[in-house]
Amino acid sequence: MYLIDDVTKMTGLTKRALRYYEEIGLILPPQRTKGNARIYSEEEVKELRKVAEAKEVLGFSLQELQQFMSLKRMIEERSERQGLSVKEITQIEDLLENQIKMIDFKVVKMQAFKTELKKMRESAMAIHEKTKTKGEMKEWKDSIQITD
Amino acid sequence: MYLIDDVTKMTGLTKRALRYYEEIGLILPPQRTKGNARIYSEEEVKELRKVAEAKEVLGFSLQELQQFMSLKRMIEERSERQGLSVKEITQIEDLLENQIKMIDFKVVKMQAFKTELKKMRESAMAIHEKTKTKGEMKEWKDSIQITD
DNA sequence: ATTGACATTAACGTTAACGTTAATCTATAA
DNA sequence: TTATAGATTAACGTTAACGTTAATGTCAAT
Repeated sequence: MYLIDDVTKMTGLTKRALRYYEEIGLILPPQRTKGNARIYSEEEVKELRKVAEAKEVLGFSLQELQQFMSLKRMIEERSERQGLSVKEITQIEDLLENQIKMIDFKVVKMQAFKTELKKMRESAMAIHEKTKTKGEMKEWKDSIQITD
Repeated sequence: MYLIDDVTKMTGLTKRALRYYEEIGLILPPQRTKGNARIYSEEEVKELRKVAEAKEVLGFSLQELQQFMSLKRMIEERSERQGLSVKEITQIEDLLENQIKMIDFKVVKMQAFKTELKKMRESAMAIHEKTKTKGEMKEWKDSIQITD
């Protein structure tokens, strides 16, 4: 069990962000101490780490993540309650299917972008080569310290 | 040569966005007609498409993209002007190297996320199977139309 | 010469995702 | 018990990336 300050260190999220995520319903309200302080479980910290990663790395908005979370909870809370209709489950499957394809698409685009970057690097290296012989004077000038 | 309305259709960006990108220096100001209307070249449209893609798909901020663009222009405007020092070129190479690694990192994270999604889909499908036999009544109820 | 369909700039408005500050409460160590 | 170091809520502030509106200009066709 962790207090909010521990969780900031474990997730990289700020206190404000943690409270905000709770406020908008992205995460479920955690337990409280006698003195009304939030205590997060290991589970909740794990979930928060995933949320943070999906936001930073995958560039998902909190709205998009909310959809995933509620969807995840729907699946988790099933079993006993059996509160899901066939129609709902089919919708869930479709949504997941689409998201998986979107990720594949993004990955392809990323690879393309990487190729672009590599090309730019080649260009830069080519200039580097040309400058190495031709520009020794410049290289020398670069090494001078000028104190303003 | 295209007018701004054409470019919106070709890039998916709005007119406001195009003017905004110009305003903040993300793209170079295009030519104008006699009547002061912007005219974009094929080249500029291509660049804008890449910008739009990098933003949407890779989730780059306009600030980050500005760095790339100025960097790209530095490399492009080289050749004759030779205005780059060895130190600058080395910096460029390092920056590109880092960005390439960052993309690799993101791709790995995306694959992991995809795996998560697949697991969720499996869970959903499992429920689907169980419900198919058990929940015919529910399936039937789902198909009823209730007009409020 | 006027209409309509395009364009322009300038400026205020909006939304998301927090940051920051203020006022207050609580637990514990001295 | 008083101080210190944590927590809390409430509310206003901020930044990015545009949206929206208003006032105006231009050109081609009627």
